[in-house]
Amino acid sequence: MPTSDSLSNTFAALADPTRRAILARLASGETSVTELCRPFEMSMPAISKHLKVLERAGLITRGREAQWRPCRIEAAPLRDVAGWVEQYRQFWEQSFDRLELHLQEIQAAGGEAADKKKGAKKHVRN
Amino acid sequence: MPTSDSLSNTFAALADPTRRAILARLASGETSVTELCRPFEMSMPAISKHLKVLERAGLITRGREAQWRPCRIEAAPLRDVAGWVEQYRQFWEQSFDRLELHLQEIQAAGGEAADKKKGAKKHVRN
DNA sequence: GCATTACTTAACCTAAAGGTTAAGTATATA
DNA sequence: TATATACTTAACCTTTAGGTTAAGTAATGC
Repeated sequence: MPTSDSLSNTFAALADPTRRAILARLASGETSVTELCRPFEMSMPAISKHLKVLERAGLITRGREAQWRPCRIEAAPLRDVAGWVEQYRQFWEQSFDRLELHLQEIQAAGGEAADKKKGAKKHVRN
Repeated sequence: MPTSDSLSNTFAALADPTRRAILARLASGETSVTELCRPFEMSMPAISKHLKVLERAGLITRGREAQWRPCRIEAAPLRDVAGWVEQYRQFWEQSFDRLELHLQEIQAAGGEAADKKKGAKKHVRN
């Protein structure tokens, strides 16, 4: 199944370093396709495909100005990524003990989460 | 070229909704592969492959306890994603005019003191 | 009208992603 | 030792990703 949910599309679009470089370039301003091609050893059709992927993910929009097709970054999907990853912030900001405490609090709050692990805390991180 | 940079690996791993669901499950605590399989209509080998992708991206680690292979979330790559996306925060938090000003400041900063705002706004967003 | 510039689309190729079933491996237990 | 449980690996299949070259389209300018 292609799973066309937008977060998957966004992550897939961001998984290519060429496309991230294009976004970085667009962060400093709208520009043409030919200009976007310049840094890469890649044919223009290849870049055109990358742009189509970025566009489908909503990460850029394309206009028309004479024979140029100026590309502009669109940040909404990036905001969604930031929102998604934010829910994991605790995992890299808190110490392990704080984290484990937090998880215990969550599970306690849940009432009776399926705690099928018998030995409880065998795997202590060094 | 496979481009094995870690950010690309991380984004690619996160581009699949099954894998994001697995991470979400692991956020509430370490668990077994069989347990991770339960919510999905998918064979265990398929889940096993997903876990391998997550492991290669550094998003999980796997232990051994008797015949179980407990999986644990690892947040470092998520922190990297948060760091990467952070550089685009301005694009969704500021108004267009504020943004354009900011970009002009950046470009001016390459040389001397920030000073004026040029006209140059042909592409005004609706 | 015709050439030039700036693209996009089509056709093709190879490799990788994501699923399957079947077979293999590690550990616990009767 | 044999059997069950919990996986992983192998072999295979189909679809998609990412690149190529060649041809098509849109606007400008002589």
